[in-house]
Amino acid sequence: MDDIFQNIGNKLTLSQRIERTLENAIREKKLTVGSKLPTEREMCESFGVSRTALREALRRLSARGLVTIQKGSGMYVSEINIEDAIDTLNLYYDLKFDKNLLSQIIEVRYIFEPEIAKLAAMNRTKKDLDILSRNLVEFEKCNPDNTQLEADLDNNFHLAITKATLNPIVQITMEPIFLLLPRMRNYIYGNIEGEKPHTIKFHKDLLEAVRKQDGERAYSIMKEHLERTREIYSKHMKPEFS
Amino acid sequence: MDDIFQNIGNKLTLSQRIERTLENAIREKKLTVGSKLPTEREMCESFGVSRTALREALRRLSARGLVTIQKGSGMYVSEINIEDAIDTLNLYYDLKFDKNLLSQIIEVRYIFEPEIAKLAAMNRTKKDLDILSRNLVEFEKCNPDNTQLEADLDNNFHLAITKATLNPIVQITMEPIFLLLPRMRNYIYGNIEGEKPHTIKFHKDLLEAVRKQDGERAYSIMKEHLERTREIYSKHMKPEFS
DNA sequence: ATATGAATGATGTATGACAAATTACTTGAA
DNA sequence: TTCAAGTAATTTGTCATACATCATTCATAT
Repeated sequence: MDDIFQNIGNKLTLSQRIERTLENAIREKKLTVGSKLPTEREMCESFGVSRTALREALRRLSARGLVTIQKGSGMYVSEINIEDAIDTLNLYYDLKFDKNLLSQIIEVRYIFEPEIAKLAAMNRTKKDLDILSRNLVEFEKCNPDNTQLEADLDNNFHLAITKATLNPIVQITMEPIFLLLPRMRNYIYGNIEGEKPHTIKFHKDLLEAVRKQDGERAYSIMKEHLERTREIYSKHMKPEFS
Repeated sequence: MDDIFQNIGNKLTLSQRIERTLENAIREKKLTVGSKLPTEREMCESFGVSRTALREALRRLSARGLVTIQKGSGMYVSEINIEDAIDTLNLYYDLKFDKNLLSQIIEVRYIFEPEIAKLAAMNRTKKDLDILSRNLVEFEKCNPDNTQLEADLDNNFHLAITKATLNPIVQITMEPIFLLLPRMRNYIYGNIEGEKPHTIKFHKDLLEAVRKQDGERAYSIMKEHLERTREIYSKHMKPEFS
Protein backbone atom coordinates (compact mmCIF):
# COMPACT_ATOMS: atom_id res chain seq x y z
CA MET A 1 0.00 0.00 0.00
CA ASP A 2 2.85 2.31 -0.79
CA ASP A 3 0.74 4.09 -3.34
CA ILE A 4 -0.73 6.19 -0.56
CA PHE A 5 2.40 8.25 -0.60
CA GLN A 6 2.79 8.47 -4.34
CA ASN A 7 1.90 11.05 -6.82
CA ILE A 8 1.97 14.15 -4.70
CA GLY A 9 5.22 15.67 -5.77
CA ASN A 10 4.36 16.22 -9.40
CA LYS A 11 2.76 19.59 -8.84
CA LEU A 12 2.55 21.43 -12.09
CA THR A 13 3.51 25.04 -12.31
CA LEU A 14 0.81 27.57 -12.90
CA SER A 15 1.82 28.19 -16.48
CA GLN A 16 1.80 24.45 -17.17
CA ARG A 17 -1.74 24.19 -15.84
CA ILE A 18 -2.78 27.04 -18.09
CA GLU A 19 -1.06 25.29 -20.99
CA ARG A 20 -2.97 22.08 -20.34
CA THR A 21 -6.27 23.87 -19.97
CA LEU A 22 -5.88 25.54 -23.33
CA GLU A 23 -4.50 22.38 -24.94
CA ASN A 24 -7.48 20.36 -23.78
CA ALA A 25 -9.87 23.02 -25.04
CA ILE A 26 -8.20 22.78 -28.43
CA ARG A 27 -8.13 18.97 -28.43
CA GLU A 28 -11.81 18.90 -27.53
CA LYS A 29 -12.49 21.39 -30.28
CA LYS A 30 -13.98 23.91 -27.85
CA LEU A 31 -11.53 26.26 -29.50
CA THR A 32 -11.82 25.76 -33.22
CA VAL A 33 -8.95 25.93 -35.66
CA GLY A 34 -8.31 29.40 -37.02
CA SER A 35 -10.32 31.17 -34.35
CA LYS A 36 -8.82 34.08 -32.51
CA LEU A 37 -8.06 33.69 -28.86
CA PRO A 38 -9.05 36.42 -26.42
CA THR A 39 -6.39 39.03 -25.84
CA GLU A 40 -3.76 38.51 -23.20
CA ARG A 41 -5.41 40.92 -20.80
CA GLU A 42 -8.79 39.26 -21.16
CA MET A 43 -7.37 35.78 -20.58
CA CYS A 44 -5.33 37.00 -17.62
CA GLU A 45 -8.51 38.32 -16.08
CA SER A 46 -10.64 35.23 -16.70
CA PHE A 47 -7.89 32.85 -15.56
CA GLY A 48 -6.99 35.15 -12.70
CA VAL A 49 -3.26 34.99 -13.41
CA SER A 50 -0.51 37.38 -14.31
CA ARG A 51 0.51 38.17 -17.82
CA THR A 52 3.84 36.41 -17.28
CA ALA A 53 2.30 33.05 -16.46
CA LEU A 54 -0.19 33.28 -19.27
CA ARG A 55 2.42 34.28 -21.81
CA GLU A 56 4.77 31.45 -20.87
CA ALA A 57 1.93 28.99 -21.34
CA LEU A 58 1.22 30.41 -24.78
CA ARG A 59 4.90 30.30 -25.69
CA ARG A 60 4.87 26.57 -25.00
CA LEU A 61 1.75 26.07 -27.07
CA SER A 62 3.16 28.02 -29.97
CA ALA A 63 6.42 26.07 -29.81
CA ARG A 64 4.39 22.90 -30.17
CA GLY A 65 2.45 24.29 -33.11
CA LEU A 66 -0.96 24.56 -31.47
CA VAL A 67 -1.26 28.32 -31.63
CA THR A 68 0.33 30.98 -33.77
CA ILE A 69 1.10 34.38 -32.33
CA GLN A 70 1.16 37.49 -34.45
CA LYS A 71 2.66 40.53 -32.90
CA GLY A 72 0.32 43.48 -33.00
CA SER A 73 -2.57 41.33 -34.16
CA GLY A 74 -3.42 38.51 -31.78
CA MET A 75 -3.16 34.82 -31.08
CA TYR A 76 -4.91 32.19 -33.12
CA VAL A 77 -5.60 28.49 -32.83
CA SER A 78 -3.45 27.07 -35.58
CA GLU A 79 -4.07 24.03 -37.66
CA ILE A 80 -1.29 21.68 -36.63
CA ASN A 81 0.31 20.53 -39.81
CA ILE A 82 2.32 17.56 -40.82
CA GLU A 83 5.51 19.61 -40.71
CA ASP A 84 5.23 20.05 -36.96
CA ALA A 85 5.13 16.30 -36.47
CA ILE A 86 7.98 15.80 -38.92
CA ASP A 87 10.08 18.54 -37.31
CA THR A 88 10.08 16.72 -34.02
CA LEU A 89 11.14 13.49 -35.68
CA ASN A 90 13.85 15.39 -37.47
CA LEU A 91 15.17 16.80 -34.26
CA TYR A 92 15.18 13.35 -32.79
CA TYR A 93 17.17 11.87 -35.67
CA ASP A 94 19.52 14.85 -35.58
CA LEU A 95 20.46 14.24 -31.99
CA LYS A 96 20.62 10.47 -32.34
CA PHE A 97 22.87 10.83 -35.34
CA ASP A 98 25.78 8.40 -35.42
CA LYS A 99 27.94 6.66 -37.93
CA ASN A 100 25.65 3.68 -38.25
CA LEU A 101 22.75 5.81 -39.32
CA LEU A 102 23.70 5.83 -42.99
CA SER A 103 23.65 2.09 -43.44
CA GLN A 104 20.47 1.91 -41.41
CA ILE A 105 18.83 4.45 -43.65
CA ILE A 106 19.88 2.55 -46.74
CA GLU A 107 18.44 -0.61 -45.24
CA VAL A 108 15.14 1.05 -44.40
CA ARG A 109 14.84 2.48 -47.86
CA TYR A 110 15.61 -0.90 -49.35
CA ILE A 111 12.82 -2.67 -47.50
CA PHE A 112 10.20 0.09 -47.50
CA GLU A 113 10.47 1.99 -50.74
CA PRO A 114 9.60 -0.79 -53.17
CA GLU A 115 6.30 -1.29 -51.34
CA ILE A 116 5.80 2.45 -51.34
CA ALA A 117 6.37 2.59 -55.10
CA LYS A 118 3.80 -0.13 -55.57
CA LEU A 119 1.23 1.68 -53.44
CA ALA A 120 1.99 4.95 -55.20
CA ALA A 121 1.39 3.35 -58.57
CA MET A 122 -2.01 2.19 -57.44
CA ASN A 123 -3.16 5.37 -55.73
CA ARG A 124 -1.44 8.21 -57.59
CA THR A 125 -3.49 11.08 -58.94
CA LYS A 126 -2.94 13.01 -62.13
CA LYS A 127 -1.37 15.80 -60.11
CA ASP A 128 1.28 13.41 -58.82
CA LEU A 129 2.16 12.46 -62.37
CA ASP A 130 2.61 16.15 -63.22
CA ILE A 131 4.94 16.69 -60.30
CA LEU A 132 7.00 13.62 -61.17
CA SER A 133 7.22 14.58 -64.85
CA ARG A 134 8.37 18.09 -64.07
CA ASN A 135 10.97 16.74 -61.67
CA LEU A 136 12.25 14.43 -64.39
CA VAL A 137 12.59 17.28 -66.89
CA GLU A 138 14.47 19.42 -64.41
CA PHE A 139 16.73 16.55 -63.50
CA GLU A 140 17.66 15.90 -67.15
CA LYS A 141 18.58 19.48 -67.90
CA CYS A 142 20.37 20.00 -64.60
CA ASN A 143 24.04 20.91 -64.89
CA PRO A 144 26.05 17.82 -63.89
CA ASP A 145 28.50 20.01 -61.99
CA ASN A 146 25.76 21.12 -59.63
CA THR A 147 25.83 18.00 -57.52
CA GLN A 148 23.84 19.70 -54.79
CA LEU A 149 20.87 20.45 -57.02
CA GLU A 150 21.11 17.05 -58.64
CA ALA A 151 20.90 15.26 -55.31
CA ASP A 152 18.04 17.50 -54.18
CA LEU A 153 16.07 16.70 -57.30
CA ASP A 154 16.70 13.01 -56.81
CA ASN A 155 15.45 13.32 -53.24
CA ASN A 156 12.38 15.22 -54.36
CA PHE A 157 11.55 12.49 -56.84
CA HIS A 158 11.48 9.90 -54.09
CA LEU A 159 9.53 12.26 -51.86
CA ALA A 160 6.96 12.79 -54.60
CA ILE A 161 6.56 9.04 -54.95
CA THR A 162 5.97 8.81 -51.22
CA LYS A 163 3.30 11.51 -51.36
CA ALA A 164 1.62 9.75 -54.26
CA THR A 165 0.66 6.89 -51.94
CA LEU A 166 -1.97 9.32 -50.55
CA ASN A 167 -1.22 7.83 -47.16
CA PRO A 168 -0.04 10.58 -44.79
CA ILE A 169 1.46 8.07 -42.39
CA VAL A 170 3.80 6.86 -45.09
CA GLN A 171 4.78 10.44 -45.70
CA ILE A 172 5.40 11.18 -42.03
CA THR A 173 7.53 8.06 -41.86
CA MET A 174 9.73 8.70 -44.85
CA GLU A 175 10.10 12.46 -44.99
CA PRO A 176 12.49 12.74 -42.03
CA ILE A 177 14.63 10.07 -43.65
CA PHE A 178 14.82 11.93 -46.95
CA LEU A 179 15.63 15.14 -45.10
CA LEU A 180 18.53 13.41 -43.41
CA LEU A 181 20.10 12.31 -46.67
CA PRO A 182 21.51 15.71 -47.72
CA ARG A 183 23.35 15.92 -44.43
CA MET A 184 24.87 12.55 -45.06
CA ARG A 185 26.55 13.70 -48.22
CA ASN A 186 29.38 14.98 -46.08
CA TYR A 187 30.05 11.44 -45.08
CA ILE A 188 29.95 9.97 -48.54
CA TYR A 189 32.22 10.54 -51.46
CA GLY A 190 30.72 12.98 -53.92
CA ASN A 191 28.37 11.85 -56.63
CA ILE A 192 29.47 8.74 -58.39
CA GLU A 193 30.89 9.04 -61.86
CA GLY A 194 28.57 7.97 -64.64
CA GLU A 195 25.58 7.33 -62.42
CA LYS A 196 23.37 10.07 -63.82
CA PRO A 197 22.29 8.22 -66.99
CA HIS A 198 21.30 5.27 -64.90
CA THR A 199 19.33 7.44 -62.48
CA ILE A 200 17.51 9.14 -65.34
CA LYS A 201 16.55 5.82 -66.86
CA PHE A 202 15.40 4.61 -63.46
CA HIS A 203 13.23 7.67 -62.90
CA LYS A 204 11.76 7.34 -66.39
CA ASP A 205 10.93 3.68 -66.02
CA LEU A 206 9.42 4.16 -62.59
CA LEU A 207 7.33 7.10 -63.74
CA GLU A 208 6.09 5.02 -66.61
CA ALA A 209 5.05 2.20 -64.30
CA VAL A 210 3.33 4.66 -61.97
CA ARG A 211 1.54 6.22 -64.90
CA LYS A 212 0.25 2.83 -66.00
CA GLN A 213 -0.63 2.02 -62.40
CA ASP A 214 1.46 -1.10 -62.69
CA GLY A 215 2.22 -1.71 -59.00
CA GLU A 216 4.27 -4.86 -59.44
CA ARG A 217 6.52 -3.28 -62.01
CA ALA A 218 7.00 -0.15 -59.90
CA TYR A 219 7.96 -2.44 -57.04
CA SER A 220 10.62 -4.32 -58.94
CA ILE A 221 12.08 -1.22 -60.56
CA MET A 222 12.48 0.46 -57.19
CA LYS A 223 13.91 -2.66 -55.63
CA GLU A 224 16.49 -3.07 -58.35
CA HIS A 225 17.50 0.58 -58.11
CA LEU A 226 17.94 0.47 -54.36
CA GLU A 227 19.92 -2.72 -54.61
CA ARG A 228 22.30 -0.98 -56.94
CA THR A 229 22.43 2.07 -54.69
CA ARG A 230 23.25 -0.12 -51.76
CA GLU A 231 26.14 -1.76 -53.55
CA ILE A 232 27.56 1.50 -54.79
CA TYR A 233 27.43 3.08 -51.38
CA SER A 234 29.05 0.13 -49.70
CA LYS A 235 31.88 0.31 -52.24
CA HIS A 236 32.37 4.07 -52.05
CA MET A 237 31.69 4.71 -48.41
CA LYS A 238 34.34 6.63 -46.59
CA PRO A 239 36.77 4.41 -44.70
CA GLU A 240 35.62 5.53 -41.26
CA PHE A 241 32.17 4.34 -42.14
CA SER A 242 32.95 0.87 -43.28
CA MET B 1 13.42 43.53 -60.54
CA ASP B 2 10.71 43.44 -57.96
CA ASP B 3 12.85 41.30 -55.71
CA ILE B 4 14.51 44.45 -54.43
CA PHE B 5 11.52 45.03 -52.21
CA GLN B 6 11.00 41.50 -51.05
CA ASN B 7 11.82 39.55 -47.98
CA ILE B 8 12.45 42.18 -45.37
CA GLY B 9 9.51 41.61 -43.06
CA ASN B 10 10.41 38.18 -41.67
CA LYS B 11 12.19 39.53 -38.64
CA LEU B 12 12.27 37.06 -35.80
CA THR B 13 11.51 38.20 -32.31
CA LEU B 14 14.31 38.42 -29.82
CA SER B 15 13.17 35.38 -27.87
CA GLN B 16 12.96 33.35 -31.07
CA ARG B 17 16.53 34.26 -31.94
CA ILE B 18 17.61 33.17 -28.48
CA GLU B 19 15.69 29.95 -28.95
CA ARG B 20 17.46 29.24 -32.23
CA THR B 21 20.86 30.04 -30.81
CA LEU B 22 20.42 27.59 -27.98
CA GLU B 23 18.81 24.99 -30.24
CA ASN B 24 21.75 25.12 -32.64
CA ALA B 25 24.19 24.83 -29.79
CA ILE B 26 22.41 21.69 -28.68
CA ARG B 27 22.15 20.27 -32.20
CA GLU B 28 25.84 20.86 -32.74
CA LYS B 29 26.57 19.21 -29.41
CA LYS B 30 28.25 22.31 -28.04
CA LEU B 31 25.88 21.80 -25.16
CA THR B 32 25.98 18.15 -24.24
CA VAL B 33 23.06 16.13 -23.04
CA GLY B 34 22.55 16.22 -19.31
CA SER B 35 24.75 19.24 -18.76
CA LYS B 36 23.48 22.13 -16.72
CA LEU B 37 22.83 25.40 -18.45
CA PRO B 38 24.05 28.62 -16.88
CA THR B 39 21.57 30.30 -14.60
CA GLU B 40 19.01 32.69 -16.00
CA ARG B 41 20.88 35.71 -14.75
CA GLU B 42 24.15 34.55 -16.25
CA MET B 43 22.60 33.87 -19.63
CA CYS B 44 20.76 37.18 -19.57
CA GLU B 45 24.06 38.93 -19.05
CA SER B 46 26.00 37.03 -21.71
CA PHE B 47 23.18 37.37 -24.27
CA GLY B 48 22.53 40.92 -23.20
CA VAL B 49 18.78 40.45 -22.95
CA SER B 50 16.14 40.69 -20.29
CA ARG B 51 14.98 37.81 -18.21
CA THR B 52 11.60 37.94 -19.90
CA ALA B 53 12.96 37.27 -23.36
CA LEU B 54 15.33 34.59 -22.20
CA ARG B 55 12.69 32.78 -20.19
CA GLU B 56 10.22 32.72 -23.06
CA ALA B 57 12.89 31.19 -25.28
CA LEU B 58 13.54 28.51 -22.69
CA ARG B 59 9.84 27.84 -22.29
CA ARG B 60 9.69 27.05 -25.98
CA LEU B 61 12.69 24.76 -25.79
CA SER B 62 11.29 22.89 -22.82
CA ALA B 63 7.94 22.50 -24.57
CA ARG B 64 9.80 20.85 -27.44
CA GLY B 65 11.68 18.55 -25.11
CA LEU B 66 15.17 19.97 -25.62
CA VAL B 67 15.65 21.21 -22.08
CA THR B 68 14.12 20.34 -18.76
CA ILE B 69 13.61 22.98 -16.13
CA GLN B 70 13.63 22.23 -12.42
CA LYS B 71 12.40 24.91 -10.12
CA GLY B 72 14.94 25.80 -7.50
CA SER B 73 17.62 23.70 -9.18
CA GLY B 74 18.38 24.79 -12.71
CA MET B 75 17.92 24.05 -16.39
CA TYR B 76 19.44 21.06 -18.09
CA VAL B 77 19.95 19.90 -21.65
CA SER B 78 17.65 16.93 -21.83
CA GLU B 79 18.07 13.85 -23.95
CA ILE B 80 15.22 14.13 -26.40
CA ASN B 81 13.44 10.83 -26.32
CA ILE B 82 11.22 9.13 -28.78
CA GLU B 83 8.21 9.94 -26.61
CA ASP B 84 8.55 13.60 -27.46
CA ALA B 85 8.34 12.81 -31.14
CA ILE B 86 5.50 10.40 -30.53
CA ASP B 87 3.61 12.99 -28.48
CA THR B 88 3.66 15.34 -31.39
CA LEU B 89 2.50 12.59 -33.71
CA ASN B 90 -0.31 11.75 -31.33
CA LEU B 91 -1.38 15.36 -31.18
CA TYR B 92 -1.33 15.51 -34.92
CA TYR B 93 -3.40 12.37 -35.27
CA ASP B 94 -5.76 13.63 -32.55
CA LEU B 95 -6.56 16.79 -34.42
CA LYS B 96 -6.44 15.23 -37.86
CA PHE B 97 -8.38 12.26 -36.73
CA ASP B 98 -10.78 11.08 -39.34
CA LYS B 99 -12.31 7.88 -40.51
CA ASN B 100 -9.40 7.24 -42.85
CA LEU B 101 -6.72 7.01 -40.20
CA LEU B 102 -7.54 3.45 -39.19
CA SER B 103 -7.45 2.13 -42.71
CA GLN B 104 -4.25 4.06 -43.33
CA ILE B 105 -2.62 2.43 -40.33
CA ILE B 106 -3.71 -0.99 -41.50
CA GLU B 107 -2.34 -0.24 -44.94
CA VAL B 108 1.03 0.84 -43.56
CA ARG B 109 1.29 -2.27 -41.46
CA TYR B 110 0.37 -4.40 -44.43
CA ILE B 111 3.12 -3.07 -46.64
CA PHE B 112 5.86 -2.61 -44.00
CA GLU B 113 5.55 -5.40 -41.49
CA PRO B 114 6.24 -8.39 -43.74
CA GLU B 115 9.56 -6.83 -44.73
CA ILE B 116 10.22 -6.11 -41.09
CA ALA B 117 9.55 -9.74 -40.18
CA LYS B 118 11.99 -10.85 -42.83
CA LEU B 119 14.70 -8.51 -41.60
CA ALA B 120 14.03 -9.53 -38.01
CA ALA B 121 14.45 -13.19 -38.92
CA MET B 122 17.84 -12.45 -40.43
CA ASN B 123 19.18 -10.17 -37.70
CA ARG B 124 17.54 -11.36 -34.49
CA THR B 125 19.68 -12.17 -31.47
CA LYS B 126 19.10 -14.88 -28.90
CA LYS B 127 17.73 -12.27 -26.55
CA ASP B 128 15.02 -11.39 -29.04
CA LEU B 129 13.98 -15.02 -29.19
CA ASP B 130 13.65 -15.05 -25.41
CA ILE B 131 11.46 -11.98 -25.38
CA LEU B 132 9.24 -13.38 -28.12
CA SER B 133 8.93 -16.76 -26.41
CA ARG B 134 7.97 -15.21 -23.10
CA ASN B 135 5.40 -13.04 -24.80
CA LEU B 136 3.91 -16.10 -26.44
CA VAL B 137 3.61 -17.94 -23.12
CA GLU B 138 1.94 -14.99 -21.46
CA PHE B 139 -0.42 -14.59 -24.35
CA GLU B 140 -1.51 -18.22 -24.20
CA LYS B 141 -2.28 -18.18 -20.50
CA CYS B 142 -3.92 -14.75 -20.60
CA ASN B 143 -7.54 -14.66 -19.50
CA PRO B 144 -9.66 -14.25 -22.64
CA ASP B 145 -11.94 -11.82 -20.80
CA ASN B 146 -9.07 -9.41 -20.33
CA THR B 147 -9.24 -8.01 -23.82
CA GLN B 148 -7.08 -5.07 -22.84
CA LEU B 149 -4.14 -7.21 -21.75
CA GLU B 150 -4.60 -9.51 -24.72
CA ALA B 151 -4.37 -6.64 -27.15
CA ASP B 152 -1.36 -5.20 -25.35
CA LEU B 153 0.47 -8.52 -25.55
CA ASP B 154 -0.35 -8.78 -29.22
CA ASN B 155 1.04 -5.29 -29.74
CA ASN B 156 4.16 -6.14 -27.77
CA PHE B 157 4.76 -9.15 -29.94
CA HIS B 158 4.80 -7.02 -33.05
CA LEU B 159 6.94 -4.44 -31.29
CA ALA B 160 9.44 -7.12 -30.30
CA ILE B 161 9.65 -8.28 -33.90
CA THR B 162 10.35 -4.71 -34.91
CA LYS B 163 13.13 -4.40 -32.36
CA ALA B 164 14.66 -7.67 -33.55
CA THR B 165 15.56 -6.00 -36.84
CA LEU B 166 18.31 -4.26 -34.85
CA ASN B 167 17.59 -1.21 -36.96
CA PRO B 168 16.54 1.67 -34.69
CA ILE B 169 14.99 3.59 -37.55
CA VAL B 170 12.57 0.77 -38.17
CA GLN B 171 11.71 0.85 -34.51
CA ILE B 172 11.24 4.61 -34.41
CA THR B 173 9.05 4.36 -37.46
CA MET B 174 6.73 1.67 -36.20
CA GLU B 175 6.51 2.48 -32.50
CA PRO B 176 4.18 5.46 -32.92
CA ILE B 177 1.93 3.33 -35.05
CA PHE B 178 1.72 0.58 -32.46
CA LEU B 179 1.11 3.15 -29.75
CA LEU B 180 -1.71 4.54 -31.80
CA LEU B 181 -3.51 1.24 -32.07
CA PRO B 182 -4.86 1.06 -28.50
CA ARG B 183 -6.53 4.40 -29.04
CA MET B 184 -8.29 3.01 -32.05
CA ARG B 185 -9.93 0.22 -30.15
CA ASN B 186 -12.74 2.58 -29.22
CA TYR B 187 -13.59 2.79 -32.87
CA ILE B 188 -13.63 -0.90 -33.54
CA TYR B 189 -15.92 -3.52 -32.18
CA GLY B 190 -14.28 -5.41 -29.32
CA ASN B 191 -12.05 -8.36 -29.95
CA ILE B 192 -13.32 -10.68 -32.55
CA GLU B 193 -14.85 -13.96 -31.47
CA GLY B 194 -12.66 -16.99 -32.03
CA GLU B 195 -9.65 -15.06 -33.24
CA LYS B 196 -7.37 -15.96 -30.36
CA PRO B 197 -6.48 -19.49 -31.53
CA HIS B 198 -5.56 -18.12 -34.91
CA THR B 199 -3.41 -15.38 -33.38
CA ILE B 200 -1.61 -17.92 -31.20
CA LYS B 201 -0.85 -20.12 -34.16
CA PHE B 202 0.35 -17.11 -36.11
CA HIS B 203 2.67 -16.01 -33.31
CA LYS B 204 4.00 -19.55 -32.96
CA ASP B 205 4.69 -19.98 -36.66
CA LEU B 206 6.32 -16.61 -36.97
CA LEU B 207 8.50 -17.21 -33.94
CA GLU B 208 9.57 -20.52 -35.45
CA ALA B 209 10.54 -18.88 -38.71
CA VAL B 210 12.45 -16.17 -36.86
CA ARG B 211 14.21 -18.80 -34.80
CA LYS B 212 15.31 -20.62 -37.95
CA GLN B 213 16.29 -17.30 -39.49
CA ASP B 214 14.04 -18.13 -42.42
CA GLY B 215 13.38 -14.63 -43.72
CA GLU B 216 11.18 -15.59 -46.65
CA ARG B 217 8.90 -17.69 -44.50
CA ALA B 218 8.62 -14.96 -41.85
CA TYR B 219 7.67 -12.58 -44.62
CA SER B 220 4.87 -14.71 -45.97
CA ILE B 221 3.50 -15.60 -42.54
CA MET B 222 3.28 -11.96 -41.57
CA LYS B 223 1.77 -11.01 -44.91
CA GLU B 224 -0.92 -13.64 -44.63
CA HIS B 225 -1.74 -12.61 -41.08
CA LEU B 226 -2.08 -8.95 -41.95
CA GLU B 227 -4.21 -9.78 -44.94
CA ARG B 228 -6.57 -11.59 -42.63
CA THR B 229 -6.51 -8.73 -40.14
CA ARG B 230 -7.34 -6.29 -42.88
CA GLU B 231 -10.35 -8.29 -43.97
CA ILE B 232 -11.65 -8.74 -40.45
CA TYR B 233 -11.35 -5.07 -39.64
CA SER B 234 -13.08 -4.01 -42.80
CA LYS B 235 -15.96 -6.33 -41.93
CA HIS B 236 -16.23 -5.31 -38.29
CA MET B 237 -15.54 -1.63 -38.46
CA LYS B 238 -18.12 0.52 -36.75
CA PRO B 239 -20.75 1.87 -39.11
CA GLU B 240 -19.81 5.51 -38.66
CA PHE B 241 -16.33 4.62 -39.87
CA SER B 242 -17.18 2.67 -42.92
C1' DA C 1 -11.97 58.27 -53.91
C1' DT C 2 -7.48 57.48 -52.57
C1' DA C 3 -3.60 57.98 -49.84
C1' DT C 4 -1.35 59.66 -45.97
C1' DG C 5 -0.86 59.74 -41.17
C1' DA C 6 -2.50 59.73 -36.42
C1' DA C 7 -4.87 57.05 -32.79
C1' DT C 8 -5.82 52.74 -30.84
C1' DG C 9 -5.00 48.16 -29.42
C1' DA C 10 -2.35 44.07 -29.71
C1' DT C 11 1.99 41.48 -28.57
C1' DG C 12 7.26 41.97 -27.35
C1' DT C 13 10.76 43.43 -24.05
C1' DA C 14 12.72 45.41 -19.82
C1' DT C 15 12.95 45.96 -14.86
C1' DG C 16 12.22 45.14 -10.02
C1' DA C 17 10.13 42.67 -6.42
C1' DC C 18 8.71 38.69 -3.99
C1' DA C 19 7.29 33.48 -3.63
C1' DA C 20 8.62 28.73 -3.68
C1' DA C 21 11.71 25.02 -4.26
C1' DT C 22 16.27 23.18 -4.13
C1' DT C 23 20.97 23.06 -2.68
C1' DA C 24 24.73 24.13 0.32
C1' DC C 25 26.27 25.25 4.59
C1' DT C 26 26.31 25.75 9.48
C1' DT C 27 25.56 24.33 13.85
C1' DG C 28 24.49 21.47 17.51
C1' DA C 29 24.07 17.11 19.92
C1' DA C 30 25.32 12.28 20.53
C1' DT D 1 34.10 12.74 14.97
C1' DT D 2 29.66 11.94 12.88
C1' DC D 3 25.22 12.70 11.71
C1' DA D 4 21.12 15.33 11.53
C1' DA D 5 18.34 19.29 11.90
C1' DG D 6 17.92 23.87 10.78
C1' DT D 7 19.35 27.97 8.38
C1' DA D 8 21.17 30.61 4.58
C1' DA D 9 22.04 31.08 -0.22
C1' DT D 10 20.82 30.08 -4.84
C1' DT D 11 17.58 29.28 -8.56
C1' DT D 12 13.37 29.18 -10.90
C1' DG D 13 8.20 30.79 -10.73
C1' DT D 14 4.97 34.52 -10.50
C1' DC D 15 3.41 39.24 -10.22
C1' DA D 16 3.17 44.18 -11.41
C1' DT D 17 4.35 48.12 -14.20
C1' DA D 18 6.24 50.61 -17.89
C1' DC D 19 7.48 51.21 -22.46
C1' DA D 20 8.62 49.47 -27.40
C1' DT D 21 7.06 47.57 -31.62
C1' DC D 22 3.85 46.06 -34.92
C1' DA D 23 -0.98 45.85 -36.95
C1' DT D 24 -5.38 47.67 -37.54
C1' DT D 25 -8.75 51.33 -37.68
C1' DC D 26 -10.23 55.69 -38.62
C1' DA D 27 -9.98 60.49 -39.67
C1' DT D 28 -8.28 63.89 -42.70
C1' DA D 29 -6.32 66.18 -46.66
C1' DT D 30 -5.45 66.13 -51.41
